[in-house]
Amino acid sequence: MEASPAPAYLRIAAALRDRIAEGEWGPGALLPSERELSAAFGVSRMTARQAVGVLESEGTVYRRSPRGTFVAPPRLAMRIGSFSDEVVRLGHHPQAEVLWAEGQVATPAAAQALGLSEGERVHALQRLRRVDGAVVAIETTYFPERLTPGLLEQDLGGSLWSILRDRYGVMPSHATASLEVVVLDDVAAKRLGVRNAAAGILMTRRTFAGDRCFEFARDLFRADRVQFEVEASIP
Amino acid sequence: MEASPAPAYLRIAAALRDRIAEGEWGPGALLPSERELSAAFGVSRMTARQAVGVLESEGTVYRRSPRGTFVAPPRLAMRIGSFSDEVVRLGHHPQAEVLWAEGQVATPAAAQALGLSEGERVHALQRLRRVDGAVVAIETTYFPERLTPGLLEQDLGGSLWSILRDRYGVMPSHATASLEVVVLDDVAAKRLGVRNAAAGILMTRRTFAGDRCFEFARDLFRADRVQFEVEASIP
DNA sequence: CAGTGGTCTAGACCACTGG
DNA sequence: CAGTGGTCTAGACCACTGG
Repeated sequence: MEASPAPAYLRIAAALRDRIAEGEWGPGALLPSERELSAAFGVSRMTARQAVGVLESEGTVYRRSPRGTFVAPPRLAMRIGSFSDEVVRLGHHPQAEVLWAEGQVATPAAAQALGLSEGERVHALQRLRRVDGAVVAIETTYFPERLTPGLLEQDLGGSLWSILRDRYGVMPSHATASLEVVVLDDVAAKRLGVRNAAAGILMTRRTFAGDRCFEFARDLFRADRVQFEVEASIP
Repeated sequence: MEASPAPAYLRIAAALRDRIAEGEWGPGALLPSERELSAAFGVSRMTARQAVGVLESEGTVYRRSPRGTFVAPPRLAMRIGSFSDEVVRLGHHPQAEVLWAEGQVATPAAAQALGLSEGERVHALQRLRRVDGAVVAIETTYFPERLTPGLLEQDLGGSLWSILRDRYGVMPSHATASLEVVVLDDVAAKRLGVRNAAAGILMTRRTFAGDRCFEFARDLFRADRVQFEVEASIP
């Protein structure tokens, strides 16, 4: 693999990566434009663009058309649990913005996860989750209606688990989750503020109070902004 | 986001994705070449190539130069634990190929994870992990030498945990792990058989027998071949 | 209104595979 | 040796932002 010299776009990507690692450009710094890079490295703009694309796909930089390309901040090391609590633990400021909230008949996936019979209803809501003002995740959550009467009249702009605990006496005890890397469609990419077809982490999650599953959720994270700390017991 | 018509490369990607989803092309099927696609859709080859790149980055297809582009198989839903056991549970055939194995002074990261003093030694090994013959992960593992005398003389081509259990009486009880999406460098990409700068999932892992951490590992997975099933208890 | 990234063209040459 | 994906060129026009 070291036999032939690396392609130009990889050499340029490595050169830029080094300068970022060395702190020459800190988080939020503006990189030279693709046209400037193509002149500086003596390649066409398409090749300079390919180099920046490598750094973008690894989360080192992000593009903001038509403003430029910027150095990305470091990732959040989150555990499975309350988004709000985790973000606070990491010393940042969490926010939630409700996109929609409604009662609906449980979808087959939600019904199965929550142990509901066919035709039973759920409270469903979707929220944008921000950290220090920037969108990091899109969260879609389902609760059994009969466990959470009047939930949609509450203030849903904060921690849902706090409402669950304080108003309904539901004490979360554990959670199970599935994590996978997905490609973001154009709607999700736009909401998360990343380019089309960027990588996302899809967490499909169930939260339990004792034996009872009371929450089913799909959380779609920006893959370049988070990492997950998990544990497992060995059977 | 639906205001303007989608760019050509996204429309072409969607068309190809649909035909794969409908089963017209099954796992392992050969897609039309980029030159054929550019003719069929009336775009330049660079645009057809961009469309195929979207499908590649989401793991729907993989490229094998100079043979062509193929439909990818479905992902493995793995839990944190023994690679061998998990792959068998999913109905597939696991293999391990030792790349290197040696005794060494513990690196600071390994020493800290394993609770060793400065200068203490570990058995370190790196293995390629295959599923049904195809490389899925590169596993780098560290064990305290004083817990595992003679380990490197064992057959390391199978389950390490079996050796630990049978020969050293170490019974794994639980594990902690950190999961993050990384970009693969050229060496890792070549070993995993994917393109440079493709996405990988880096699992940094510690395994315990009771209170004692006996294994520290970094497992680098192909992001397009696996997803992880995890659990958490809520504090 | 200068400058950005986003998209796209119509070519080129390369190493490599497999019949 | 035909055909593939990998890389690269030297342009073009676009929507959009922010001074």
